[in-house]
Amino acid sequence: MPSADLGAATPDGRAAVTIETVLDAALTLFAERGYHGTALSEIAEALGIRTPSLYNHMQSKQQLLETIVRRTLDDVLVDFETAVAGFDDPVEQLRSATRVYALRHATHRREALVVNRDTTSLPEPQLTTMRERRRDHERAIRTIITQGAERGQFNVGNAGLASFAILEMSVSIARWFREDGPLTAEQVADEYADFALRIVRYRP
Amino acid sequence: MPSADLGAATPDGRAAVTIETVLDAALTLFAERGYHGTALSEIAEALGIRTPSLYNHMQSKQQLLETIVRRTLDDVLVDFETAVAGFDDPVEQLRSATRVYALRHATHRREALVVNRDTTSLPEPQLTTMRERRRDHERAIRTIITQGAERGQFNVGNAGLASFAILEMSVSIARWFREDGPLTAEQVADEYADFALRIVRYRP
DNA sequence: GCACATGACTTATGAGCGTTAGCTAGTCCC
DNA sequence: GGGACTAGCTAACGCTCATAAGTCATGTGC
Repeated sequence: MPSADLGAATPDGRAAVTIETVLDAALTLFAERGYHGTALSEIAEALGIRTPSLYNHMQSKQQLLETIVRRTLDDVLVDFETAVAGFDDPVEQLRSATRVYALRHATHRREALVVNRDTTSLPEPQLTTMRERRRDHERAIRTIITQGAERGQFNVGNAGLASFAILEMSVSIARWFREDGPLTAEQVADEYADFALRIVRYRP
Repeated sequence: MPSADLGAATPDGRAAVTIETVLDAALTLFAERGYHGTALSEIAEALGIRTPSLYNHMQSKQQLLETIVRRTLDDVLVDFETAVAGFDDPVEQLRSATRVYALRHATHRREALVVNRDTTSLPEPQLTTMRERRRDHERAIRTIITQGAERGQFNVGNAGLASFAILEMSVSIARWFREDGPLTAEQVADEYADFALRIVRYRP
């Protein structure tokens, strides 16, 4: 239970409520029922407080969603950049980027589900920002594929199609992965990295 | 605009409202804003009537969602069975099944978005039914892959992982495909069928 | 040991939701 | 031409929502 470790306990023994524990509870419930399907009263109940007390820690329900989405997309981009930074070879870049992306979707399932389902519920200035961030990521993958194709390492008709397929098959790991399943997150990520290289027809 | 062709016009010139036009309007809005994010008043407005008049054609909002999901999943299974029926070879079965599935997600984007996003909003007896229907489909794909592997046509570590990847990358076509884009639905479907065969390491 | 900040509480408000009831004006069939 | 049916309407319901305002106990720093 991650929420138990996020803050100190109050003297009377109850877990301390902070913006982080609120975000964590919201994340769990948004992932389960969706943003519009989750009531603030349910978030409050999960924390053992009344609904209005939530406003001691947050500004609005919408802001919770925005924080969750923004943080997640930021983390994804950082992940991607560090994953790619160490390599010059498009083959290893694509393998590493896919591995890290797949791994993240196995280990951060809640975040992935919320971002994929409820980003469109954000109001308009932010919605465009978030969409651009995702598009940046897609384009970066596409560029790697194009470079690999130019060097003759990959053989792919349409780089955009391949990058979509690679990203989206990884995203959906969050839909079915279970920690107590037969495969570890690392094993799944390694397999998916292989899938990616096969999709772009990498011939060693 | 498909809704224009769904029914006859009334004598006063307005498009006739039927359960089919209601479903069509609901489908569009659910796909756009999600089930919980769509108000009945918005569906009514799209049809040019007041909210309570909807109840002349339907029983409840939830029933609209259930009908949409059930019809879509039924169609997918029929699609799959006819796609596979003509072939004995797992290679051609997987190619045909993926092609049809991908094609459907390019040509029935709204249905795909609603099913993938809002099936979980169904009440419990139906939710399980729908989930089982999806699992049946996944298992059928997995069986094809396993058979191909047994015949030495495919070389895949984990058939389940491959079937998930194939299905989910196809599903997400609904997220980005545009009718007026550079590729036709058929072209995308053919590419994705190739992706599927590469994922399972088919060597002709 | 008092002052203050914190963070819970209760209570309330206004908006919007899905839904029901009851009415009315057309249309179709006999 | 009159009764049944269809499909719209207004009004109002009961509920839940997000949010606001004010109160009160508690723990910490001076």
